[in-house]
Amino acid sequence: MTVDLPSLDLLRSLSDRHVLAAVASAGQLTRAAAATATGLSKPTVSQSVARLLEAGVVVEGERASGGRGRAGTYLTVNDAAGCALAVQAGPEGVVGEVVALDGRVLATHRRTLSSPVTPGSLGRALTAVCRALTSDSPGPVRVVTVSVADPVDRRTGRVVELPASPFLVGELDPVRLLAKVVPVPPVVDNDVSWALLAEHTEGVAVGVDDVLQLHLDEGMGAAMWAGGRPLHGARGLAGEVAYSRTSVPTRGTRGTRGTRGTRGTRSTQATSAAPSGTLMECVASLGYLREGSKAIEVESLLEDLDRGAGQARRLAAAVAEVARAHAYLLDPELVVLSGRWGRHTEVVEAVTTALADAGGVATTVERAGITDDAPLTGARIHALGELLATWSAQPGTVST
Amino acid sequence: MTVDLPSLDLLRSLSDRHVLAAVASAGQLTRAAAATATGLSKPTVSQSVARLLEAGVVVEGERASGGRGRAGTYLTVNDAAGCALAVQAGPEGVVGEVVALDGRVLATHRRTLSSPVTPGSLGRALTAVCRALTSDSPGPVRVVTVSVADPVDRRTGRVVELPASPFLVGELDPVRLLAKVVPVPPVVDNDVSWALLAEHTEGVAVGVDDVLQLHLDEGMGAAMWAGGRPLHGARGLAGEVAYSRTSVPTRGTRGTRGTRGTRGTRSTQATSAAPSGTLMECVASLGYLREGSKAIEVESLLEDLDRGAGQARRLAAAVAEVARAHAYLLDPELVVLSGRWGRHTEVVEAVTTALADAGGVATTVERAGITDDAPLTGARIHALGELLATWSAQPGTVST
DNA sequence: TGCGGTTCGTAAGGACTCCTGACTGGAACC
DNA sequence: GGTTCCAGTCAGGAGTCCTTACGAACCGCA
Repeated sequence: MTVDLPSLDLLRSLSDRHVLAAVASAGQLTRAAAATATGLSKPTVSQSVARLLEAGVVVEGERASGGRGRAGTYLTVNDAAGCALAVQAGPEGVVGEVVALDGRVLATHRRTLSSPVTPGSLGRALTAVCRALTSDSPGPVRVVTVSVADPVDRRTGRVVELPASPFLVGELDPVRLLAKVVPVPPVVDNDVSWALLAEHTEGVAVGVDDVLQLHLDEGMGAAMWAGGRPLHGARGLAGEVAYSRTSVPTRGTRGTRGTRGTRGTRSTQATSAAPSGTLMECVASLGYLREGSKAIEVESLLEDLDRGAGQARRLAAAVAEVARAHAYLLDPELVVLSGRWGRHTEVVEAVTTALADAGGVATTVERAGITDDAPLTGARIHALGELLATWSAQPGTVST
Repeated sequence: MTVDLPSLDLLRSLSDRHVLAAVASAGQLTRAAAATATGLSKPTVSQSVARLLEAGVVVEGERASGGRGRAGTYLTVNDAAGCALAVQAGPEGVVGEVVALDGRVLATHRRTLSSPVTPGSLGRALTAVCRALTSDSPGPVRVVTVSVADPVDRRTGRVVELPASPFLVGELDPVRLLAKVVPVPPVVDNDVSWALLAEHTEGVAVGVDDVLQLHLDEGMGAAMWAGGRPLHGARGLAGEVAYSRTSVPTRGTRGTRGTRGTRGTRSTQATSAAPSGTLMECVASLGYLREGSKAIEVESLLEDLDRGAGQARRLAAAVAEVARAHAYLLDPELVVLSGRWGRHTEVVEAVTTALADAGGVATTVERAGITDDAPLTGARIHALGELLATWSAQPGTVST
């Protein structure tokens, strides 16, 4: 474990970081208000502001008005000092934003894609969006975050081809693609990871340190927070739930309609050839996989869920079993369900029921709170944090 | 997220923490050596040492010798300033240690238990050991850590009764039991969690940030590290793997291939009522559960594993499936196998094979490196860290 | 217009910390 | 005995944060 080395630089950078964060989060702030917001004294804040002005990170704006006494001068972040890009790439297209230090979205660009989506077409849309965003940025681009609807190796930023990846048929390498478009290597991650970050920051998971989110849409994925931090895994590939086992019969629907706990007495010889039982195989044998693809037919699944069809209910039960096993493993305080069919009442109820009897340990189940572009929101939040960190260089650390 | 508020107190406490940690980890150290070890200047270290001497945390010892120039005076931690207790409670008995600030074990006490172990007998042994340790401690007891071979709610320190807990039949509440024995509330956690801490500190998982450890003994449990930190879950109950599903047939060996064990018929009605498919039920129906208990018959299982019996191989396959699903979920860099039968070659190979084809993503599988009282070792390590932290009161923090 | 009350921002001084460089004291070596 | 080397301290300098205090600016009201 590494700890900060005590030094005066440490104090100074800590002060600057506090003040900059206060200005950024408030949008505009006077020195006096920054002092009360940070807990530092006014003179200290003034000194810090002088340094930040010198560095060009903040600028003095208009005078405050409306107050009772002397009007202070507002400080705002300087967009020309640097911006961040947040980009979301999915099967429906690419969306991206230019984000200022205080979180304002300065520009948005979008490219829709016609099916079938190929790594080539997606890559072209990605670079086009990033190029457009860069030219719209009022300052240098200092941080780039990219959300991709596939497993991503965070260390390399490359999309990893796993058996159950639904979206991309081939390889996509955003880091290489964007190497000549943006001046910094992008941070690439899975869309569910970003979505959970958004939920944790401004959704249903605010303040909850241990969360499991299940995203059920064309693909199935999960994201986790543990101990107040995102759980990425060694390679950033954490969250694959498609391989989790389920006991719900994957073949043969005879007689087992009873939705209470008595099902499954005849499950042994299901799908004799393949070693059956993973959630992905369950989806496949229930007939919800798109022809010749690894993507789920969401529309017909939603219809069946609405109708209460047996096949759909069985899938919901399978999901609930997986959620239960993972909840036992991870002990989350909250399970968030997202995605078009993950948010369906049938699924939510099945999961809620499955988690209710966990030995007196209460786990809350909620629908995702952010429905519009949650991955983009998460990418923006992360980009903003990184952008702030850009200006406060870490002082030296030593390992103990 | 909270960050330190810049202040001079922060610097001072940081210096003191560094110096104390250097002295503690070296055993004995001169001021000059501490200066080079911490990266601080000699005068700063001298000031810090003066404060630590004043506080009584360290004492001056003998003079150094053998060098060429003037001999420095050794600083050592002061055992009379405070110690920690690390205690391990398991089915075989209770072991505990008095730990000094530098990690020396000053005393050990032990109570063996005769079966059947009841919460009462275990509680009595626990209090007896802690009382003996306290009276042997040269200074006040400032930290107590307890390892229990059952699911533990870290917030309350109470053993939680989950369906698959093998060891204790009733309730055990170490915090309440020890309230009048030791002057601080103990930190209670699962034995597997402590064992993984030990593996991460001085075992096979040193320097590995993302680890999954499966402990397979009389009970089955898991522990995880994610992002360089232990993953406890919201209540500290993370690690329950007994409920994970497996596709290995849990009853009736008809049609399944391979060598047939002698015992497969003993499962009978245990599984017919309950919904089948969890790992625990798999163990039960394969006949490895002790009569009228939730504990696994390790001896006969080990025999069968040695013989390569079909039942035992199936159990190994089931474990491997569970490991595979959880590895997909968590993306660990390393999977550690511990426990008497978890370390068996048959199990290790099954898990290794199951994790080998994970889509080109390599996950290492290793046997646990610490075999002797790994939970006690982990509890000692944690106690030591907490003991060090006792003397460096946190300066104020603010939330951003 | 004049005045008081309020608030902003800065200045001055004090306390404190860390660092560099010089200095003292002691032990071993030639 | 002189030299060499090292541990530890002293003194001065630079820098940070804080408290106290003060001028400047603004509003409301007579």
